Amino acid sequence: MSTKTPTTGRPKAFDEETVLDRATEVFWRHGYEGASLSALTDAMGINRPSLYATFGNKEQLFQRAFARYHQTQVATARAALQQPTAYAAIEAFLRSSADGLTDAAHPAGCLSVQGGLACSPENARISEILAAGRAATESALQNRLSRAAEDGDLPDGMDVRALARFVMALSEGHAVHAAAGASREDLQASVDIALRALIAPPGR
Amino acid sequence: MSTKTPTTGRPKAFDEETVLDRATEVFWRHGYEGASLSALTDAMGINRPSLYATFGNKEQLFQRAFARYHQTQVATARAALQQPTAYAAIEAFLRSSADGLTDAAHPAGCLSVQGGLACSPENARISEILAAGRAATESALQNRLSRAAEDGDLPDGMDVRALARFVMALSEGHAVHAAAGASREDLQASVDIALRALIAPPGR
DNA sequence: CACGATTTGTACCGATCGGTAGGATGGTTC
DNA sequence: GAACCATCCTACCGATCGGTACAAATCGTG
Repeated sequence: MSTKTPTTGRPKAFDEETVLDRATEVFWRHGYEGASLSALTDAMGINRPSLYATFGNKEQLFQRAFARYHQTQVATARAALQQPTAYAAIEAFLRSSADGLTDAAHPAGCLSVQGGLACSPENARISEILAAGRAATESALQNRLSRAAEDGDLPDGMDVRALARFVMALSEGHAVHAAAGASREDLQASVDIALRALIAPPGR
Repeated sequence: MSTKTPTTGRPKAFDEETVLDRATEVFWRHGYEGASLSALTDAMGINRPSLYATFGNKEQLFQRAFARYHQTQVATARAALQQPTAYAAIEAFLRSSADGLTDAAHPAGCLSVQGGLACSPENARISEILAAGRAATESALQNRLSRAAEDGDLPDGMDVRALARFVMALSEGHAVHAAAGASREDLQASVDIALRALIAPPGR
């Protein structure tokens, strides 16, 4: 991590965040283990020693990429939670997720899911990092819903923990579908179905 | 693929399906690329040339493993579609999925998802094979729901294609959660929420 | 028992993996 | 311009990847 820019010496020939975005795309498309250092350096436009001097190693590069992914992609979905009602928050969360998962400006799907759900034993930390990121989003969602429950903004007896998990699971399932080529309209139609769960009468 | 057992020569010292199940577990736990041949042969209890003589190569071994996974695991979820009503079919599908995803007899999660959502370019076929398997399940689900729609067994105006995608997406999202350690009860509580979508009145 | 057929184990193949040493390069400062 | 210094690039490291050659071992059959 280069925290301070030196005043002397040869300056870097690349912008750190630019090449980090390129690396993020490679991880996003091919997963952690599927992204070889050669593929990474090719996409980033820098050579191997520059990568190591700037980012440390492959795992640290991935952590930087994942952090940036959170700041840019996941943050927009989380911003949806600021909607005034629980219904609007969930709808905005799911709809902006579906949009992001199928945005042509990025690879399809979600780095948090396809980055490395399953890894070789020596890369088990990658799966944990991704799972922690997803758990953080689910936690934010659950907090928002708890507040809604206190305000009487949810159907009576609704289990907010289960609801948060349901919304996250659906969003992650949509990521799986998006990675396989599902269209934005397909995902939004699935969201339409999910939202029915919020206005159903309780009980069977 | 050894289609016929030879009448002469040294007999195999292992049962083909037994070692295939062991291989399936390794793929299931670590994904296609995360499962090294050494890890596979260790778990299978056979050595490398035996693996190649019996299964061809790593990709063909995976295809066999995935086919067997479908026959055993996915088939039980698909059997749920035989329930008499659409509601019962969906509930049984989601509940048996949730049970299977958290069955302690197997690795947590779903081979169709963690086998290789994202791969290196030379293994892109693996992702396609997995996606095709998931699509086949979704197609079966959609067929069942179309039949239900004709029978008036679904809320009026329900989009069966979207509903099938919704159910599949939720199930795959549950697979992501299960892989990260979610409990069976957590997944079933999420199913409870999802089922509300089937009894909600139409419109907003 | 000897033969042919098949599987087994060891030991190896080239290619690629993530990671690095060390000299050439280009910029800043005095 | 000269000293300094961080970055860039080529070329390489040991380890592991998926895959295989070859010979010893083990069976059914004559």
